[in-house]
Amino acid sequence: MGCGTCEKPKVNYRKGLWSPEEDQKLRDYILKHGHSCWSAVPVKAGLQRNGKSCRLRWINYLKPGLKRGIFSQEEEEIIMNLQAKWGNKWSRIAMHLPGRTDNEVKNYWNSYLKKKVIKAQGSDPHGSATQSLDSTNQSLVTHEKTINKFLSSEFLEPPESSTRDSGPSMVHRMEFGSFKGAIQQHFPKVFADWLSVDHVIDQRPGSFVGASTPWNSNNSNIDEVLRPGSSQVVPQSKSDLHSGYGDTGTYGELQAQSEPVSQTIGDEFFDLLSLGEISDSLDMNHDVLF
DNA sequence: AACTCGAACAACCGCCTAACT
DNA sequence: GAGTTAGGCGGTTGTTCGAGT
Repeated sequence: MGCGTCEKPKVNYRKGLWSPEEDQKLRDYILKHGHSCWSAVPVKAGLQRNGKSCRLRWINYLKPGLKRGIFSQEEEEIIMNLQAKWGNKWSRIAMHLPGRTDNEVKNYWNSYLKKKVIKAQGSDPHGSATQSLDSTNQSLVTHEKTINKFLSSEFLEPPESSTRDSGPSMVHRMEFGSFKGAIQQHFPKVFADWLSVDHVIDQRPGSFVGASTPWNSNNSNIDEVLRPGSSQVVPQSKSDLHSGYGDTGTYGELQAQSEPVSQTIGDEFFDLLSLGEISDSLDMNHDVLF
């Protein structure tokens, strides 16, 4: 795939965690120009990263529409079912989990679901992976703890004088994805460490912000595209948090709506399959975003 | 309080495939 | 057709953090 526009300077590429500045540069560049050639992106965006690294960062963390945080029960079931069916075809599996990336699915499997399945199979040698999907699984307790921790934390009711209290409460301003990301006890480390509260909390009401998608005012173009009359989805209860994202985030419902379902953009929730189609059409128009 | 251990996750690495020269 | 390169995918590693002792 030779790319005529690609330059190949022998640079000492930076490695390791991405800084907010790098994220910003990459995001700004791609939202503005797209990524016709990944190896050219870091050069043109002024980043000392290689193209692969940029691609990964964009796909896994910066791309609009990504869902972060706890996997719902249904998502777990999908992963386990499809893993049993297809093996470790993470990208393929991720296609059936709107807003999830292959990396995220893979990590989730390796750190949690695999053990769960093994454990279930161990206790029931004749049981299949899918039979292990009982709702009374031990490790969900961990997630529940996390949620409880968050629900009792200052996030919900920041002190009046808090510097983060410069607008509506966090809960009401965060979209479900970032909200769930937040309750997962950590903003992704990379942002938890680097972002000030102001980075996390967008000042604009109704903005789609959060640890994983720290939109800022520079993204007004895409923000506008993604959020026409954005309908906010705010978890109303613990069960909302745990079982999905309000009413919109479950595969079963997606299926029920006939697949692949095009999520309304305003809900900040995308079916990757649909995104692919969008992407294709954008590609054809040379307005690559994804 | 200090230490250890395991979980979680971001990111890198290596391989494969497809497109280009 | 062979060589080269970019993109994509899956495996693995490194780092951080919380829980337990």
